[in-house]
Amino acid sequence: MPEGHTVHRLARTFDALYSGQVLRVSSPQGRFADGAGVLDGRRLVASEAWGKQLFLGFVPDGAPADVSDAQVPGVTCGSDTLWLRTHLGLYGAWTFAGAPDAPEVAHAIGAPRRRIGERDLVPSSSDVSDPQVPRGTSTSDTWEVPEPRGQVRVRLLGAHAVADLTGPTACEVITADEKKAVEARLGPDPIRDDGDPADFVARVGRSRVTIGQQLMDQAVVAGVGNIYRAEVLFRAGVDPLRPGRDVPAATVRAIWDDLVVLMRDGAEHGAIVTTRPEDRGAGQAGADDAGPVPDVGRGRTRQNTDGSPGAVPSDQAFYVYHRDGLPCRVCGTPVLVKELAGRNLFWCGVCQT
DNA sequence: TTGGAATGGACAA
DNA sequence: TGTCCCTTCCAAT
Repeated sequence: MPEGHTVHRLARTFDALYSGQVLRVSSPQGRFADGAGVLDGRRLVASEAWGKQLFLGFVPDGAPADVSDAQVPGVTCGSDTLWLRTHLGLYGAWTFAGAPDAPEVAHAIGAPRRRIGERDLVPSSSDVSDPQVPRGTSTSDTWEVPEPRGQVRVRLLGAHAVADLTGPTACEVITADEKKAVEARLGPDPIRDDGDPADFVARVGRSRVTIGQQLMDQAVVAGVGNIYRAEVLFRAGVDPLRPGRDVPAATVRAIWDDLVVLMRDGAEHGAIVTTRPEDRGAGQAGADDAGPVPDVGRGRTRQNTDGSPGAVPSDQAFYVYHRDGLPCRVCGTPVLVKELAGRNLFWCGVCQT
């Protein structure tokens, strides 16, 4: 998936697209027909991420849309607030399309696959700045809403945009209390302002489970996935197989601080980049002797980038993730890979001790 | 046409 | 620990 930075980006996208609007909610695929029926015609008043969980808050149309209260984390919304909780899992993705006047947003956010519908953001009229359509007045009557493509579990249709969810691991309507219960099971989120490093440090320090596994445990820290796990441990110089309790607290705290920087940057730019400029491209350790970097046939990692010029190429974005067999960017030794708890773990046996 | 892979996680034993 | 689920894309048949 889509690690936590992606979900925060989604929350911002939904806020920009739909906040305060009454939405049409449907389930083209049919598997979420009941939930869609419950939410259809309600007003979106909150869009919040915690780790990899996305929560969209809906109130009945006509109820006071107390957006400010609803968006404060931890504040209990009115009893008539219902939340759409979604989790993308390994394959899930949101795909967006919008009217010419829609706020500029991402096209598709989610699983590492081709961005279906990317071009759909361009209005079918191909006239982006049609002066006949005053900004802010467009409705679904004035633009062409694309047909759902693939197995669309839920579709959210607003005044000037549509969002389709495919392949989620979770998609359900819950109450405010149930939302709290979900959040209670999650560890602190480095992207959230309320993320508490002390929780993370304490939890890691009292377990002999390896630090590599603990970083993937959403109850220890929310939002970290396989890429951030591998990369942050490399940057800290910590062996993923070390028991958490054997990693000095100061080092664990430094890992948290690094996650805050890396993940917030990821949420901002839509791509995970962990390499420092001096460690990218030619001139890195091992490059001279190794000649051209061998193509091992992997690493086709795609990111949900914002496509901005000057973006770091995906093959230079990581130190160790999906780089097994390639020379470490710092010391030149081949990067290692091993399956740990069902997931591939990548690390440098020399730089990480 | 098939099957492996992908940045996850819930659940049972 | 193993099994299953969610869906799509692309390399290999």
